[in-house]
Amino acid sequence: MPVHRNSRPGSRKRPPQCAGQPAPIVRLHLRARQLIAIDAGDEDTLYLVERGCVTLSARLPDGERHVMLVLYPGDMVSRAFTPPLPEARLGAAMPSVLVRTRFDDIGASPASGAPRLLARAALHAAAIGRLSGEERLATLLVEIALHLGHSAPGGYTFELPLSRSEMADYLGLNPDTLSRLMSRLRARGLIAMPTRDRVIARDFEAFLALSPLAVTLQRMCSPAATADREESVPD
Amino acid sequence: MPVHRNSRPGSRKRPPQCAGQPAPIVRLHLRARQLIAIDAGDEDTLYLVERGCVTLSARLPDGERHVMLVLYPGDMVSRAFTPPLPEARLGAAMPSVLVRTRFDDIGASPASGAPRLLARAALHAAAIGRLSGEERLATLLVEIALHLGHSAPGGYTFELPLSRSEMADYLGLNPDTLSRLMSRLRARGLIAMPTRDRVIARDFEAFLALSPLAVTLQRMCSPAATADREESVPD
DNA sequence: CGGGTGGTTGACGCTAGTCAAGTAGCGTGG
DNA sequence: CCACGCTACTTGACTAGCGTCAACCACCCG
Repeated sequence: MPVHRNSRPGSRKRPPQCAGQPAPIVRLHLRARQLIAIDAGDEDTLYLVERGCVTLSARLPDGERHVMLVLYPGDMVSRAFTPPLPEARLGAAMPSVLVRTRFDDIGASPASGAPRLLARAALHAAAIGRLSGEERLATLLVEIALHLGHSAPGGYTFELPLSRSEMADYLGLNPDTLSRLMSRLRARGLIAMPTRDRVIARDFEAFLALSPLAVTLQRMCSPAATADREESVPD
Repeated sequence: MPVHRNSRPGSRKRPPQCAGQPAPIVRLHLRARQLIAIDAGDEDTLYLVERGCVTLSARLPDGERHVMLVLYPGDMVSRAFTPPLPEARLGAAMPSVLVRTRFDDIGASPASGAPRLLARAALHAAAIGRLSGEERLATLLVEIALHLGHSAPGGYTFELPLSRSEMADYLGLNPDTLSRLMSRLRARGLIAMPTRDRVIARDFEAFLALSPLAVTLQRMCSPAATADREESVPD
């Protein structure tokens, strides 16, 4: 099943591309938790994250669903990037905007964007394999903070786009352990959580210091290269 | 980086382009354990594995070296594929032949080959995050067997190109644990090891059954035969 | 206001990490 | 050829961290 329900008809802008023709470029407005299957032999289709946050997951042979990558604005992904596991799909972690297109139509190589994701996946594998649970969690939080956070009066603030289970799953922990780890960070005063899915890091430096990979993540996030594909759609 | 030409000059496929000029295409013959640094901002240089087995590793902030990928013939890699970690390098796990070139010179996109490695890295992350130590080890052994092994009188046979530490490192285990796990497989009769770096799987089916990802690995190795045969996905 | 889902927390067991001692394989030099 | 010593590997005893199970809580939706 492609898309459950597309965006509310009257909501934000409808770009002209998808107005008149059966255009190869379609802009998808996803609500939180909405899913897109990318299962089939659809190797040519490319999804570009324009806004929001999207997970790429698949089912493992043990029946569990595994979150392979977390995608942020500027990332692009295709089925060819994922292992041949069943039920590969994109899931909007928060309200997101995707652009679906084909390689030919944007004059891009089928592999565009893959090196960046490969570097991220390799670093993620290193995190899972080499860091303690707490460090892994910190690494994910830092990654989310760098991509989606902003400075605010109380401290550096960001939303958690993933549920506890998804985070656990992405980090190779189980949800119980993950919950305990978050509680511990809270108890130590390193983060505050006004609601379950909002995090405030009062002391951002101390927060960054929790993850051995924070510096590396900063280098991966900041380069100007990040911005060049972003056709930021102002609201 | 010095190159030791220890292979016969008339190596089959190609005329010796690397003979006279400072050509953009250079064929590197590596002895086991030989290293190539790919540290610098050498984003344009591409390495293609022609024969053998090569690891891609980097140093983590904790000072440890981490094996991010194991590369087999047909894989290509560039510095742009790796996270910005220090001391990134290729290491020949066994006598290997690499082709070093630049993207322009082969008319390839800078990203060629990245999707394949991304799929492998994502699967590897899943293995590290979700499987038990024994299953992780089995997954690596299966991967090596599929890439480098062959049927022989005593059973399916392959060399271990990686040292115990490298294997442990790649799998997110420590060398002691890894050694114990290998001993256990040996004790159960699932593998035999005439020498330390040679493995024989008498019953290849039983051997494959050790890894929950064996089916997926088989599909990734033999792209032609992928089809969409959904193999047993136990629930 | 009640049921359901997702999150939190405690008690306990098991897997894998740590430390340390011992062994096998291999290159070097006599 | 053997003796030597180095390194990689193996194995045991102990520990710590994470997983499992279960009870409980908080929020959401009707």
